[in-house]
Amino acid sequence: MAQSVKGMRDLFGAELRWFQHIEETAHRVFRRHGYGEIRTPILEELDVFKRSVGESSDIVNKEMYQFTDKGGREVVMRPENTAGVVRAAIQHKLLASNDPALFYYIGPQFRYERMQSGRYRQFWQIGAESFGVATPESEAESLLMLHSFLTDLGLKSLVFSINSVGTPESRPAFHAAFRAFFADRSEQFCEDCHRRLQSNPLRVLDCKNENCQKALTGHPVLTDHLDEASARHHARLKVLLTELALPFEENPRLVRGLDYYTRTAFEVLSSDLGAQSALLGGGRYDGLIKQMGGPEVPGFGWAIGLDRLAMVLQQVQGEAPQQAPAMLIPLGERAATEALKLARRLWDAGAALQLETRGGALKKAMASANRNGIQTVLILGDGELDGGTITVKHMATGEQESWPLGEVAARLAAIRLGLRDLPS
RNA sequence: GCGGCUGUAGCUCAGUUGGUUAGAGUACUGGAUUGUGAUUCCAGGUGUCGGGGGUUCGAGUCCCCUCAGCCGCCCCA
Repeated sequence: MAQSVKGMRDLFGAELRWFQHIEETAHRVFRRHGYGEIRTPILEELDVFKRSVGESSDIVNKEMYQFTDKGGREVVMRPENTAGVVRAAIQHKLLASNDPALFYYIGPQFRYERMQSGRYRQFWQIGAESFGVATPESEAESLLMLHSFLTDLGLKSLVFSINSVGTPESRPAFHAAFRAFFADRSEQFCEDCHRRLQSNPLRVLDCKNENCQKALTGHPVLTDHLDEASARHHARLKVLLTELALPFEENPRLVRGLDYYTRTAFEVLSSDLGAQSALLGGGRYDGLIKQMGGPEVPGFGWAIGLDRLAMVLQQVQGEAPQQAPAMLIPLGERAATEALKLARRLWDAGAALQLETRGGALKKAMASANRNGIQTVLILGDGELDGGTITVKHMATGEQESWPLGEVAARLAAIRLGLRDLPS
């Protein structure tokens, strides 16, 4: 039997309903903040990621689906979406004016890596990018939008974990201080950290090894080595988050995996997740756009993994919210004809309705309705047709009533709004 | 890429030191009730035991390979 490729999966049923609910919430919240959706291609030239994500990162080195197409182009299935959005913004001159350019995206990403629960080789991300504004205020705005998004989805006790990783100019000072600190107690650090010290010193800070975390006690702090402007920026952001009552904590060991971050880096923690597991991350990337051949324009953004988010929501909240349809069951050929006509009127009126077209015994149709969680069943037989009514059964209580055919649409709508006790 | 664990019915799982004809619950199908669902009663498929090879008189069980999933590492969402 053929099966899906390793790390790739089919989405359907209860899990897909969570995806849809999350996506609908994202569209609603982001649009009201003035962000416009952007959809970029899955395939990009290799260079797009080499110049953005960074050649030193594992993503570029060993996790990309990369191949040569029939025209001899070196192409990559995008491992993340920020680089593609930046490329598109530059290509279409969307950064030409002085106005900020605000984008969000929803789409599949690809990384060839080892699987684990909630981690797939094709995974989905939702992200938002803000180009052209360097202020802490723009960061506060983006975080506020993110907070609305997660709160609307019902996530509890959100905390922003923030840090500043400085600028390419200020970072060497920190690196020097950190290397000196590391050298004093190098034997206490794990093998990986010794390697990291060479390739990406910041990553030593968030090593998961307990001994390393102990050895880091009293380490030089990034925010102590910031240039003056970055320090003011960081302080201002904290003031804004406090004013907005967005819960945050400073985490001097928070760093991000991708090379392009500057100044603000953050993650979001939720009590709905395990202890230290971050729900999403992001930050500022002021040099990226120029580095990719665009104008010197600052940027700020974040991305969240849909697969993991849907998994958390399903665990915490169970079934995704959805409008349960009613079911219309006709009995006999004459009723079957009339049921199609009635269903058409109800659909046109906006009702969520499932029509039983199999024509079997009522008993079977009722069992089917029950299996599928139908709350309201409409039964249409010869008796009802002759009387100009329809029989309505409420599955939860078992109670049954008779509605005039002309009022079905209005009464179904009333049920959906929770107005059960209409005058009859 | 490295280390460990798992794979039996649609689902959750039993299956003894290798033993003959593969099990339970649930779900599903038909009937008791031809215009009334979840409960009850009766009757029934439940299956290439993940796939391939090997050892053996005999393999769901032991060995090798492979595929898939899970857990850790690397990394990250």
